[in-house]
Amino acid sequence: MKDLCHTTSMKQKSQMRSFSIATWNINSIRFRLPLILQFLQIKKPDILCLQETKCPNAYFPTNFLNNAGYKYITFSGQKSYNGVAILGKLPFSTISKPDLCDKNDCRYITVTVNIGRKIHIHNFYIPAGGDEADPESNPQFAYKLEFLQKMKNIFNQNSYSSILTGDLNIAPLENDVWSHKKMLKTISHTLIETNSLKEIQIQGGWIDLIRNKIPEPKKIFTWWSYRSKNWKKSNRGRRIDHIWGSLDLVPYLNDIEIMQETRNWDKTSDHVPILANFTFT
DNA sequence: ATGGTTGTTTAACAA
Repeated sequence: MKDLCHTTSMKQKSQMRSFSIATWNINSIRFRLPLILQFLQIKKPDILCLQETKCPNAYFPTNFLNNAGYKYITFSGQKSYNGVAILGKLPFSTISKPDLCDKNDCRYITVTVNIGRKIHIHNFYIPAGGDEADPESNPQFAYKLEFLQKMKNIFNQNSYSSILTGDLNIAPLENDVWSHKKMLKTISHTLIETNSLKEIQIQGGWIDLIRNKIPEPKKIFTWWSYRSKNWKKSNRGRRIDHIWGSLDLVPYLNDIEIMQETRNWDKTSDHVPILANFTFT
């Protein structure tokens, strides 16, 4: 009897598969390489999606990251600006680097991983959009809206498990910003942006995994400006980094971590890492 | 109050 129980328990355990994915706008992968290595050592995610690598492909620090246990790496980088990358402990069966608006800026990269089920992962760095929330006078904002428009056309189907993550540069809900009323005219929280993002989410069948675990009215922030003297005291943050998943993934989501303590690290990013931890049975 | 800080690159830009 005891043996049988033991066998059953082992069998159940062997059928369980944990999977974790993290996202972090790192604001220069070369400048902050030690912080990335520290983060990987602490949290050991299976996949890390990075944004704002600010690194041409020829200079990407592949060897350091390989040595940290991330043998599978794909990146799309350019000089000075933008840049996205995906690091994996497990191999990618597909890789793509679509150029949504034909501008040759590196803001979107996808991979597929197979962990018994196939998961297609989209890593985005949506344009920030500049300062003035008027597409007529501000071409950066017009570009942001165009980028969002393109995202609507792509993700209206779900034939396999999918994750959409990254720095989306939009805080969609009232409790994703420190003051909803004061932020309504500030880029990242204007109605045209938040409505666009919600449309992309609904049309694509995406579930906001962070809010699935930590619903409103709890305030959640993933970014605090460098310009604040005391980011923690003033706490004027925004939730602009996201992890979305297809509906079939929701039952397997264990927890979400917002790794806020990294905001206090020396020479840190203005964004903090977010993790989603799954157990598949 | 239209400030404030940061990284890339080395003056100006994007965030």
